[in-house]
Amino acid sequence: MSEGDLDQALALQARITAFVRAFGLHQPDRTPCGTPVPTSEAHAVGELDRDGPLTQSMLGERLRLEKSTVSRLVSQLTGRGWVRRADRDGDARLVWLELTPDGRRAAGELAVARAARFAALLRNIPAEQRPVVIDALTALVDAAAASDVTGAARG
Amino acid sequence: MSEGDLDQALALQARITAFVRAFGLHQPDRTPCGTPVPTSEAHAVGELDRDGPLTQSMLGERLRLEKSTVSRLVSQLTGRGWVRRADRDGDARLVWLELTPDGRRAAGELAVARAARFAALLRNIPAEQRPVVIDALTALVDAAAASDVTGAARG
DNA sequence: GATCAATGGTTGTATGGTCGAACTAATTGG
DNA sequence: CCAATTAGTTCGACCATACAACCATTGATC
Repeated sequence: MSEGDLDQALALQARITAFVRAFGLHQPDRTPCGTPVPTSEAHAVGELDRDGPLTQSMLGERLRLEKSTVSRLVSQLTGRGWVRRADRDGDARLVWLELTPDGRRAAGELAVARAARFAALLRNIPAEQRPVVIDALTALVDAAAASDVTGAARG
Repeated sequence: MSEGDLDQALALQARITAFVRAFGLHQPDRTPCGTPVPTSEAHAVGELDRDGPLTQSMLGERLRLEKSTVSRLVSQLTGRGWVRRADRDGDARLVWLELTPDGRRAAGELAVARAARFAALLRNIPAEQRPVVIDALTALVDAAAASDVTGAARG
């Protein structure tokens, strides 16, 4: 690896660190979008809203969370009345999760808040640079997934 | 805001969400770089290593953390023997923080691990795209800072 | 100079988050 | 029919954060 590569790695690190802080990704009890909903719950509801009924392990895979964590998360969501644990014909071990009407409403509101937050973010990026930023993030995500040692092995 | 803008906001949201998950930013007790050091401690040590002695409030400002959180964080670090609370001439309210020799060593090791992790990330991005990605992240960080409502007002 | 507001930190309390290990129940394969 | 696997639950340990109440110091005002 050359000097330039190291410089790039350091630059990348600084940017990502800065972004995490600036975007408020540290607050567990609020989404960065300002909604007073715990982040993890927002993520879970979002997945369920987008991709219909899921089992807990499917959800855990998407969120990259351990099954015990998912179990608790789901309990919180059912307690909130947003998610229902529905039994289905077939494998009786599986717990199928689906949003309740309340959950769908909440998911919608969260989506709106999120869109507003990201729209605000976009407004602060020069218009001509926006597609570039999005493409760059795509590359970054792919790279993260490809270079992920810990996450894939865990769980 | 046009339709295209909304699409872009959604795309941006999806990418960032995906990155947070893929990069393992959810683990509080490990850095995403694989070191068994709590993330917040790693951040604090990094700041102190880079920018010399800091007061607690200065550190909190950089990390975007509330003063009580910083106080506890610093206690952990002193307990670990990485940070020293040094008194200095001048304002007696201020607590100046500096790394111990052990702390400097730890900071170095963390920096190495971090660099390795980010280098791995970079390797999975086509070489010609790397500068673009870094520039894009810069724009993103600036935008996040500019569009930050919650963070600036908090604390 | 005495008083009182502002500033920097600490401690207490309440949430929220994550994992790994031990355990149960259901399924699948020999 | 029993063993290994798979899906989830519960428990324990740890980490992260904020807000409020409190203390000490400082600095400004009178």
